[in-house]
Amino acid sequence: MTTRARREREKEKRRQSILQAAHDVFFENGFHRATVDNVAERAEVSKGTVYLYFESKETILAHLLLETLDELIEELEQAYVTAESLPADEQLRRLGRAYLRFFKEEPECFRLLMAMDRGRFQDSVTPEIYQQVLSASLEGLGWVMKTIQQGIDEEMFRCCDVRLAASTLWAMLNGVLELMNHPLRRAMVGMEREALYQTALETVIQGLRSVPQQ
Amino acid sequence: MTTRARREREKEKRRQSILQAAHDVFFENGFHRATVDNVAERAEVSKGTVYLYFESKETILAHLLLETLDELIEELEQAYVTAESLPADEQLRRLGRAYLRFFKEEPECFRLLMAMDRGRFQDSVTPEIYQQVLSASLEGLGWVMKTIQQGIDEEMFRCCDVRLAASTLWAMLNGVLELMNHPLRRAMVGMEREALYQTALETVIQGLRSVPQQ
DNA sequence: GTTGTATAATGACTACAAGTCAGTTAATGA
DNA sequence: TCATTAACTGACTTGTAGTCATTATACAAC
Repeated sequence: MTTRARREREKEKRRQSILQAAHDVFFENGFHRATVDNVAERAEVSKGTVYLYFESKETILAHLLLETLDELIEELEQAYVTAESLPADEQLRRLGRAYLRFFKEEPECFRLLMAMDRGRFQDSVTPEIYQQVLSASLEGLGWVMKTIQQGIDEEMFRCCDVRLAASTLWAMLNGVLELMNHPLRRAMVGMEREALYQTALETVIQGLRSVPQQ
Repeated sequence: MTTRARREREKEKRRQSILQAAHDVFFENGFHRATVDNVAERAEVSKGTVYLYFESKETILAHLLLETLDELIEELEQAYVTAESLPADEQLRRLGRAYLRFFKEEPECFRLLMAMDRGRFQDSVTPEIYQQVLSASLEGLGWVMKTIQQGIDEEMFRCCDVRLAASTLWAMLNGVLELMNHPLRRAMVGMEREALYQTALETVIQGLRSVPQQ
């Protein structure tokens, strides 16, 4: 009986079409301005159907973010693989630039990712999905750790705790991206986006060379 | 006629008592869970009165944040002044630790400050207050710039653009604080708060020593 | 005191959006 | 053709930000 399988497929298709509609609607005017009714209308279903497939507005967003994160991880892997034979500092630059490139194309996505830990998000999403988004983020961190480890082996980097160093780098680049993403704050600081990011990346790389971590 | 003046004072007093009530209510269970009715009840006034003094829930928050930022700036100034005769790297450490100390006492405040640029905040607050909060943030940056400039004069730091370096440091520390503030993310990274921050600070300081900024 | 006026305060009300659920429609298989 | 199940619907409930016509209060003038 193949009916069952076809039904499954159709359900998945509808799910995807709701996700697609949500993507359009959320990213057109921002998540908080979009309503679930908008999403339903765009997907040409009723609101009830949307809630049949997703348990809350925030859950829809979480699934969108998960998909985007998967793409990001692929980009990072790509960057790592193509730079594997280069010295570690150059590898880190490539990874860092890939990270920047990605979020330059999806700035709204970065904002939402950063906002995920706040406010109503934690209340409206099951811990499982929340966890999933986080572990996806950490998969990306894996590539940074690999690179830094390589740098230590090459005796280019002096830090002794790879995970600590990678987390620091990651957190710091996020901080810069956040500043960059924020038009007013950036205007007050008065810096070009690229310059800020470039400096941050270079500073950390230099720092890794010379810090005998505590 | 001194009546006018007394009335002014009484108005200001009420305003302050609403702010105080809002502080308690917002920080007890988080901003988004608190309702304006809660604030009104705590301040022993009606909701209408709250809206007589503040134009939106977000505006109340903005004023609270402004007050907190003033305290932070004072702490930073304090740290700067007491460390003025030390070498620049040690000064930066002091500033960085003061920043950490402050937000360790007011973690919710940091979260809200970071969340300010997002979602409904920008829609619900007049550009003036928004601007005010941002310029307060930048006042703090001033002390970092002073310190870095001193480091350049002492030929300890090699960066050539003070503002760029200070902004980078600031953004990076924010990124780390954000990570630290986020229990799940921190758990996945698996690091102690202090270690992460310490490493970040040290890495950047070392980076400033050796980067001939592009 | 009494009264007129301005200022402050109120809380019932509106608007809006998330989320629910009893009821309808459609597909499938006997 | 009918029974059963699965998919879908949209009117409704709930919760909360923000409004505004009405009421209370303080005070100055007489």
